[in-house]
Amino acid sequence: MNTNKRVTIKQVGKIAGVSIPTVSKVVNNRQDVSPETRERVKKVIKDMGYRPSALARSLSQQRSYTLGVVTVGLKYIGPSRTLSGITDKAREFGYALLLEEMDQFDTNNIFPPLQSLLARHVDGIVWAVPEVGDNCSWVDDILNDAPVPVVFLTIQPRQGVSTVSVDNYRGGVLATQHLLNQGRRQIGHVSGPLGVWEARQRKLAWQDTLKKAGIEATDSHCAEGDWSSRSGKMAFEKLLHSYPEMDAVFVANDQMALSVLQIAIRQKIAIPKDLAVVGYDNVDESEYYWPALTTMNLDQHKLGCRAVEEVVHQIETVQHGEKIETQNIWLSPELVVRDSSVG
Amino acid sequence: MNTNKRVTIKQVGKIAGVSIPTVSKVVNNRQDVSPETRERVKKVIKDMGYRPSALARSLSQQRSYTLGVVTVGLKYIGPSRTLSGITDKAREFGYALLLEEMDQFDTNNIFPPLQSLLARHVDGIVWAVPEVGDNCSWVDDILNDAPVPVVFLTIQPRQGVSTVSVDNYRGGVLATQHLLNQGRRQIGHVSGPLGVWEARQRKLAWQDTLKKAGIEATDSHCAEGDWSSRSGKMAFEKLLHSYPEMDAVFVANDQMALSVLQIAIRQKIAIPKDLAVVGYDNVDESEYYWPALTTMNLDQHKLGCRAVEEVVHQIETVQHGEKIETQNIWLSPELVVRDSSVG
DNA sequence: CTGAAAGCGCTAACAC
DNA sequence: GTGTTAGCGCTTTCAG
Repeated sequence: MNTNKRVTIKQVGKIAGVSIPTVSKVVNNRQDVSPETRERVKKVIKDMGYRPSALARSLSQQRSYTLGVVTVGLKYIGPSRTLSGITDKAREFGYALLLEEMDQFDTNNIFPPLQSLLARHVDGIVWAVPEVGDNCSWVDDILNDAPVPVVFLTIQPRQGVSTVSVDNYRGGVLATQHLLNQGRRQIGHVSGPLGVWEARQRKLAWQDTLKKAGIEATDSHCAEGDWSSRSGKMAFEKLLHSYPEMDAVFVANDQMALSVLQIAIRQKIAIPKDLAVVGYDNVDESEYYWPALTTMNLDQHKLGCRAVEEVVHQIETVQHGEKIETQNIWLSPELVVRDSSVG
Repeated sequence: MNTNKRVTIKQVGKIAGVSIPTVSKVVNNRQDVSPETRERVKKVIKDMGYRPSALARSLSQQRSYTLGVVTVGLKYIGPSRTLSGITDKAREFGYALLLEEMDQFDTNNIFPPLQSLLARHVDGIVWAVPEVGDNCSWVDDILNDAPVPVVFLTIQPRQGVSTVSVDNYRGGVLATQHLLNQGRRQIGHVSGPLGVWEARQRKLAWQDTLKKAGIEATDSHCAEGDWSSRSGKMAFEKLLHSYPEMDAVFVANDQMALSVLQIAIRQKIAIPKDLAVVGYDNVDESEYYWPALTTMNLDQHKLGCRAVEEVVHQIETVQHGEKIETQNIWLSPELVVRDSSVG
């Protein structure tokens, strides 16, 4: 491949002795070109190392084959796995990706990334910023007149907006029910930051499931963390005080569950005998914690894939002049049983 | 903000009663516009919700203020942290980011991503694919006539190419020396995949440091993993057999070290008494392993930052018509001492 | 200060 | 089949 200075379609035409549109036809595999001309032009293209300018094409076609992605927290593994799914599917569909990372989770400062993407004529946007606080309050207002399709990841479903989310409530039910099934009755909870919708869903599921089983889930049975191992440590220590009779704990993510395991070893709390533990997320390492952690597996990669599928579908729909129908897509988490909760 | 259909500069000019270039001048804060005209145009711009097309501007200016990023393995935390640094710095410099993820580490299939980026007129490229096998054999050939500056992350330094890497050799020395300082003499090593340059550097440092201390480092004192906890488990079990007198082990990353800790608990090997353990990478969780893991801290975020700084600097240099000077930048890892190696 | 004209690299519509 | 013309939205001379 010639990676050198840009060769233009004009230059190719000149050398090949044809007009610009003819070169364009060859490049785009149109049929209305004679075989001889086609071959001649192809040869010149190759010899000169001509690479079509996607930029010029985008401008002229009013279509860029580029998707915008707005994400946040790439230093955490969850968002990265989702992004990985997005890149995979985008590549499969032949779309390029413009990436914008927000500098914090809980912000309504959406204009800079949005402007940047729209200015570059993205055909659609995947908004992969989880709902935290009121950082989605703008969604309804703006969406009505967004110039391109937008699909939201991990936000509370809304009318008239397409979303893709993991069913955290269901995951919370499965986790809590699993502990009940093990004969546990004093089930505590270390929650994620309750400003986060996903964290609230997990906690709510824990409460509801216990209630349904005739067990009370009071505030003293729950402590709030911020997803980090550090916060998990503090939250669990607090919980040990406020709920000493606890015989099981549902921890809202694996990082925090890791701290629970560490404290348990240190304080000679036998797991799972004295305390059964269930985490959430199934990070790669959780199988190698001690003891191996029971957890909820989420397919975050797939989350990204589905979002791209959905937004590309909407783009196609609009291209065909049809009206897009929004939908709320749910992915189901599944329980992975390991040593920390059974036996 | 009006996110609705695109308003063009032409329409703005018409409504404001001025020509297109005048609007352009206002948008770009040029001085040669009368205050009255400026205000009038500004008002129209605001009222109509005009957003300049970065695409058209890129075409016309032959400059896109967009950087290309080629990455791989986003589902792992390392590459994601680096990407996070890249997005941070790019935002700071006002560059957008086109993201391409390779589908595997060890491949020379560089054309698709490269073509895609160049077709979209990126001003520069950050190549964040670590050197594995001969996946960089093309570097010298292509770089000579690359149309835009390219900076490579985590590859073996080369003449005439700009690189930014962590000094893994130095990290390996620090880790091994630390174990020697603890009075250990039988120091084993669980390496990363030896096709990977970084893994080789860490292993080489271990060998050299032991040799310098008058200690032999034979093949039976080392086992190879692939970075995953799973592989770490197998490698360490093998090592326990081939090197039973081992009293310390330097593990090439934290994920694999986690497995070592798990096996140790299971087999009642006291850490650090019977076996001192040092990991590498300082993932967020390693502080909460049991026991807390001594490890090498790398600033992967900074790695990304430095790469963007470098490529932007090169872009500016070229803009000014000057010749770019390549350089090889090294970041130093640092030892983080925790319970797994002392006491 | 302002606007006419040319150009960035390409595609689309339509004569020939 | 092929080339001419117009246009995508903007910037950049440069004359007035």
